[in-house]
Amino acid sequence: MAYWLMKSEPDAWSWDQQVKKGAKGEAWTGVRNHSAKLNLMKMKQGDRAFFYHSNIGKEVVGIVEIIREHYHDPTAEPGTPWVVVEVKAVQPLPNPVPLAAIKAEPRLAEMALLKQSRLSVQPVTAEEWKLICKMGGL
DNA sequence: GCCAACGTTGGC
DNA sequence: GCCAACGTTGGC
Repeated sequence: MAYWLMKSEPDAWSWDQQVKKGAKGEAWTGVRNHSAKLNLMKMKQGDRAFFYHSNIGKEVVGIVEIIREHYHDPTAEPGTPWVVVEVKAVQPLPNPVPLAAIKAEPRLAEMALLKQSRLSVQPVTAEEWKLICKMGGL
């Protein structure tokens, strides 16, 4: 199983909204960057991803699971290369992990979140995953 | 194919 | 509100 991190501005799509969708989940729409798209296309059913609130909060708030692999983004024009996956909320982090805490942890210095701050869908290593879960109280 | 101009993201 | 990083566009 692979691990990922997906960013959303809570004004546009928040963790609470994701939780309300329950087991049905929701399509992750709106990715318009090729690097992020390639990551979406690598995702397999059953992979897990951190749900990160950008701009407001700036923290990892929960864990989602990929429940449907990539298909064409219905919010994009036909013929464009943009894709979505569907994700469902698995569980919140008891203590959301803020960006400042990630920056303060030397073992997380190589995260794409810090190195490529604008990439909205990014891979996370198993080590980074475990550490952030622990920091979040899981 | 290069590069300046411009737009967007996202932290501060 | 500002600005750095970075992706995209368009002229040459």
